[in-house]
Amino acid sequence: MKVASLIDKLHFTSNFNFEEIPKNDLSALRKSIVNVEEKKNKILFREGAFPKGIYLIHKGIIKIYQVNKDGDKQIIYFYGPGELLGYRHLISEEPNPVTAETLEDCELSFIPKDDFMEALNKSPALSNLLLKTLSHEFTVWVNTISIFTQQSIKENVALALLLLEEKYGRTHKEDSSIVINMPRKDFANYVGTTVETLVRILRVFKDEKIISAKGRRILILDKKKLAFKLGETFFA
Amino acid sequence: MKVASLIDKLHFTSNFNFEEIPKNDLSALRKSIVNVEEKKNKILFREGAFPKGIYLIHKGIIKIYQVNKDGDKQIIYFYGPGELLGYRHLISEEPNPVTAETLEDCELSFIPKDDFMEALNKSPALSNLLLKTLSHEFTVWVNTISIFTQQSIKENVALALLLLEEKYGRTHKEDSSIVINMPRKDFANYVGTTVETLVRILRVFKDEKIISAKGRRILILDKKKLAFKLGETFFA
DNA sequence: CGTGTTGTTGAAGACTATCAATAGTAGTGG
DNA sequence: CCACTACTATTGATAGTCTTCAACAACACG
Repeated sequence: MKVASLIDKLHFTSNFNFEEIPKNDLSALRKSIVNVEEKKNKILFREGAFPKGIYLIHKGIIKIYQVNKDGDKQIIYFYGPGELLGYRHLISEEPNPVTAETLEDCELSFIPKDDFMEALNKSPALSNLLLKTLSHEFTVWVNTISIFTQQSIKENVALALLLLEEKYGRTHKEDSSIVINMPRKDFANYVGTTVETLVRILRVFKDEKIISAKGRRILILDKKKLAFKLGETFFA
Repeated sequence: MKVASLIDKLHFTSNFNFEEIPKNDLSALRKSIVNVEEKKNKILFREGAFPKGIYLIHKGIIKIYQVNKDGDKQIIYFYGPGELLGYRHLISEEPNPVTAETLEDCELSFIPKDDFMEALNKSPALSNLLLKTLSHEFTVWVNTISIFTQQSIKENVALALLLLEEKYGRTHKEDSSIVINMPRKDFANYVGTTVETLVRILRVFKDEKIISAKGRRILILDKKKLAFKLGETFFA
């Protein structure tokens, strides 16, 4: 399997396309859309609260996490530009199972709950599109768990670097060199390890000239070598 | 958190209710339903194939897994009575990301793809119900991952025992004592460890009179003690 | 009743977490 | 813009957990 298709298996985005929806169905929605800018480290919604609407991300990265009994965060997913956030729990009428927080300054569109639900009820096309999207996202999740639980932490770090590079690439198109910029702790939580172990693995990658890092910023120098860390069978 | 509500957070079932659907919408479906009995270790569908229909489970346990590069199985989920299987990939028009195989003799209902999709297109109520169900299942998944990745393997084994007891309890209602009956390898794959490590942990539980085991069969003797293994904070 | 498969146990070693100390960074206010 | 300071990243040493390899015991099935 090629790395590109592996990464594709682990991204939500690829399936959502508003253009499949009749324009009439969308016209009401368009009126309700509010454009929002949010600063870094802003919490959009909290675990346990009922959702107030959905977000479409134009720019920036948002982390989704749960807090466990020890107060540690378990980061579930990073959302990037083009991704739709928060519609699931709105539909299932359950409280949010996660907290959403910006990792950097973001540009978003917000659609209030009632407007969205009304559009959903009126539009079978929208309903079907969401069904498809949701089903696809589910598959993505199954793949993610399956892969991350079977690999060693070193492999998980390599995979996470590749995934994040792709995501940051979409946010910072202007930069010639894509830089992953997040606290080590968030990164460690995401791959399911401690900060120290993560740092040691990054140290190895640095020594092998695969990445360079200054402070929290990580630059990928050799994507090919990194992909090799995932095991040769990915290149059949 | 109580253990019962923890288990509830990790089960798909609780949300699906055909009675929300108008009878007219269902009448066509009813005609298409085929009752099926399947023997132990029968593969219902394979990873990579396109789905042919959906299954509703009446009796028995079905395991869902992916096979990795080394040929090992990663078990994703166990389906039990009352659960609906295979509708996601049918909707998303993607090949199955997993293989489904019976763990014991099963009684199932099968609905062919075309009949189901037709009913879905004609019935906004069915579409909405599936949306809700899917959203709920997604939440279940997020919880599952979050919990299993944060805990030690010993805690995961304890949690898996509780989950499986509940699931086997629904299949074998006639038995006064619920017995979990599956290969050690499947159990180990499910909690993400090796057979040997699993056996050692079970050994400890046996010595503590929490479970008894003969061959592959595991009987839970002291659910309360087992729940304590999950950490005291679950009993606030 | 035999035989291949599955479950169990032991010992060694690899990997990861934890604790503690230091170096470096990013955000703050002047 | 600079200096200060709290926070974050890094490294080392150590302890604990989990995996691997190997051998044996128990079971299930024909």
